[in-house]
Amino acid sequence: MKKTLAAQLIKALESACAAGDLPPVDEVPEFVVEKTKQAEHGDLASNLAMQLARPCRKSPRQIAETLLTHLGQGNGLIERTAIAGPGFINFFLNPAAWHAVLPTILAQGPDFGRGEWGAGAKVQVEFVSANPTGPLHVGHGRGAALGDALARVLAFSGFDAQREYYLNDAGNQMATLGRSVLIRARQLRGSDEPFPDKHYKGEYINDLAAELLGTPQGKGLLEMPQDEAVALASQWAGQKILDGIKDDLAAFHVQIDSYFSERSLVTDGAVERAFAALREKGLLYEAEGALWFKATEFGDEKDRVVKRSNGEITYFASDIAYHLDKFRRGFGRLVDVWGADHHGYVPRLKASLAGLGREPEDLTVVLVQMVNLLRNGEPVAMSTRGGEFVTLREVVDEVGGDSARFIFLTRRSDAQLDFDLEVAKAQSLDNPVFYVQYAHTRVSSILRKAEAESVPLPDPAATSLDCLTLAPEVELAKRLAEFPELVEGAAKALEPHRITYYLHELAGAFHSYYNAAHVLVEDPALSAARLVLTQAVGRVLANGLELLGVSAPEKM
RNA sequence: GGGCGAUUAGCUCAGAUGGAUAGAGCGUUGGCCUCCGGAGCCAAAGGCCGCGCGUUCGAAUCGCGCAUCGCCCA
Repeated sequence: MKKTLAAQLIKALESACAAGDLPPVDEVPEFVVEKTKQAEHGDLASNLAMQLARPCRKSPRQIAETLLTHLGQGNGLIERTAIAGPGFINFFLNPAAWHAVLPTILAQGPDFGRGEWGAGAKVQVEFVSANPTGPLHVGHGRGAALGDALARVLAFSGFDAQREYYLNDAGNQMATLGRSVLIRARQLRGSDEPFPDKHYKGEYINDLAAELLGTPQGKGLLEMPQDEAVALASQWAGQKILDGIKDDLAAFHVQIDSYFSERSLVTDGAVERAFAALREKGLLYEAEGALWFKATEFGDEKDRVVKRSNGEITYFASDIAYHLDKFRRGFGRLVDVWGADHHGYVPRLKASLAGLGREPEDLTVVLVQMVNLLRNGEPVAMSTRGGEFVTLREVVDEVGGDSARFIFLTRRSDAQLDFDLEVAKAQSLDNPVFYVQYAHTRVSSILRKAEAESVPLPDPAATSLDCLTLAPEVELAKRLAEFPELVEGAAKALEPHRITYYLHELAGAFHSYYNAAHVLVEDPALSAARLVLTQAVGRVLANGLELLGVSAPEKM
């Protein structure tokens, strides 16, 4: 609709210039056709005349008048036009113009809103990527909900989207995990050695230690040399924890396509290849016994160490190799979902990719702010240091996956999020997910009622929709028509929360309509038309919820 | 001390590419069930969009400065 009108306006401009009514313009200026905020301003409005004011050196209102004399009738879509305010061109559309979308929605079904923007390009969304040193907590849950929704939205927009989890299975943290388990194991067997600082104190470490001691391989744990015992405990516990993480993600309905091992980067030489590529471009140098990358040449504030003087490679070095590998695997575009506390890390990674010839926009890092867990408005104590934290699993078990997901997606990702367990659990209007899902069940409920009363479901293409003249009916059709461009906008901006807000508004509009008018009425023609509208609302609610990974129940 | 992000109604937050009289939910106040699910709806009150300057036909939105808060780095 917007595109049609924009094209008509450009035609009108060309025609006006050709006729000499407006001075010729070199190029059409940027302008928009957008929905109005107020009904008096019509359905859609354009600022074209105002944008032309400067190049044409005429007043916007004058230009608008000229344009309108050259504007056609828009294939009967336009009921009337008006010039308003400083020079807006307002379009009042024939209500029927909006109804045309309803049969389309029902014909396309689950594909309504699907776009071609991605053109089949491979994009990878990497998210969660928590170290396998402990269970996922709520913060990871937010990252999981966001990453999964991003992948869904991108796939719906025409990308070949894949979900990946980067497994930090090398480095100090895994060794620390191994020591933590080992020491707990010794304590279980009577050792009174103190538990050291900066180790993992959670109760789950005790459980792992006890379990390991009971396995055949762990039997001799306490008799092994220290190094061997730490390695065994680290490897075994890491695997165990990862299995748990996978279970937790599955319970949260997050399906990761691939787990990528950091350790494999070293063992198969990817890190060395990355060093070679950087060295070839003259971007590495040695100083103070360490190996450095010239990050400052690409906008980072200082050069960065990639290999320490003791020969250990840094996380940064692994990350360079990792991202190179992603590109090597054919992903033209990368999305990384990171905790916001890592934001200082973004410039150096981008610098390394720039140094290797990639464009900055090939990688987008989406930062996720922390989650404040509340219960009845009171903060729930969470301290990772003390090893006491609320796990994702506990939250999902308590409030349900749908509720958790929806709430995680009710904020822009870079804003902190208050997550109140009692609100998330509430089956009331306090809880936005119930509000939206309830709208969907209402649709289903009406359809059940129709079936029970033997009212046939209409053929959308063969149903006259002209009788849908109530204001909320036109309003609903308008909102439904916006869905495809909303999805595209969410994909381009990598902002799934736009869908959350849209669904809340659509649900509200439907609830309002439901209270204002009955769908099933005496007049069969009106009933049929309203059933088409109702089904279309249900379809778009379901499609939108699907993009968030939230179910669209028929009964609640 | 540098860097990043924030600041919008009592509270929690939306406001892409600058547009007309600033938007939701919660909370508050007052209404609506003989009726397709009241888990809902309608209405009212509530705002110096942190402050100042600039850019322009026009700024919550863009730029600069300041204040406060959060995070990262030494």
